[in-house]
Amino acid sequence: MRADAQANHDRLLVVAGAVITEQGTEASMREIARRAGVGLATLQRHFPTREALLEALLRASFDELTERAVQVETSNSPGEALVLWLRDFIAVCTNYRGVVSAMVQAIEDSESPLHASCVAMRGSGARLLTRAQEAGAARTDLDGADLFALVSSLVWLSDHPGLEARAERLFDIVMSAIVTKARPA
Amino acid sequence: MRADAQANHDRLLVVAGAVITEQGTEASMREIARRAGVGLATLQRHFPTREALLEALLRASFDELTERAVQVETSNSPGEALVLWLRDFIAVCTNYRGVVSAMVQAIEDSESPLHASCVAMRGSGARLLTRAQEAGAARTDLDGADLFALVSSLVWLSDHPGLEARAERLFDIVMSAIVTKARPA
DNA sequence: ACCTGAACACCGTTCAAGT
DNA sequence: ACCTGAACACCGTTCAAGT
Repeated sequence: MRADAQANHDRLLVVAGAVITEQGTEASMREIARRAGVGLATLQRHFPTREALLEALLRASFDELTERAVQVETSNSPGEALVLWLRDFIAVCTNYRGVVSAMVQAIEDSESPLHASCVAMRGSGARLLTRAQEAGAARTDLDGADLFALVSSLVWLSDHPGLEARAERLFDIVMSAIVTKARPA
Repeated sequence: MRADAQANHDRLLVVAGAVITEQGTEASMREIARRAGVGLATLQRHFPTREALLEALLRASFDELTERAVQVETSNSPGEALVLWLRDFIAVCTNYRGVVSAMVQAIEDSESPLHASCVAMRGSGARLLTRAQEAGAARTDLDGADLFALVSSLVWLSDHPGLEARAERLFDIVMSAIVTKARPA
């Protein structure tokens, strides 16, 4: 990549992160380009769709979550590991408002740039759930896709101003119904 | 109201119901006006905002739900009544895709034309929940607003193509964790 | 009274023309 | 190679002008 193109790429990512932090994932692409001091068409060649831009913004966090799943699996009880990892997943998804809506859309659309990351997240959660179920630490009448959907729906709740605290408590309630022996002392 | 205005009003409601059934609550207002054969400005004087239009479309259903809450309370056990009514609430909300997003927004905005209806729905659910809790048929670590949020989040899930069936199963799982002695024989 | 069409300020997409 | 600005087809809002 040419040096000026690389500089544009980097600046666009920084600016996009700031704008999407303020306005959520439905922020205006024009606004992002404007604040980065480039034409809208330049933004769209670097990131052809909104989802491609989101994927670039979230890739590092998703990679960390994948590593984190291995960590908690090796150093925590099955029930604890599942809950700890889900909290980290939620923390990433609540970083930008609207992320989880994009993810739920993307997981059904194999052409989406976010698709692979979403499938990976669902997979990490499913692995931890299965481990907990095999240890008798989680109820067995739901699978990884169910859990991903359920937790995503609670993140959607917390995207609404004034509902963050309620969403957190509901997560605790739901987890207490799904996972047993999950709380560290 | 003048006769031609009344005719426009009625036709707009019928057309809006059809378009929103097809495209969800974010359907284009222009499209609704176009299909009704009136100017966009005419639609917007009859229904100044999207939420005002939604409120008109949903009012009858909400009124029925309010009556229904009384019915189930008088003729069912506390646990059964709560689950039955929630199923009816979900049925209304899944009639048009996007309704529950509008409702969750509206419940925080006392200026919204949908606000009163949303508060009423939350109130009906809360009353049935309290009754079940007092009968020992529901867990007591959540309140009516929690339940409204939780059920709304599951309806949001079912708004996504391919997740309806999963959302229904998750409702059963969540209800089994919250309500005891709820299932009719 | 009620309705209409046009003007306005936005949006994302596309593409010919520049450097 | 890369970028730009303009054109395009949308959106909801507003309002002067018609019937």
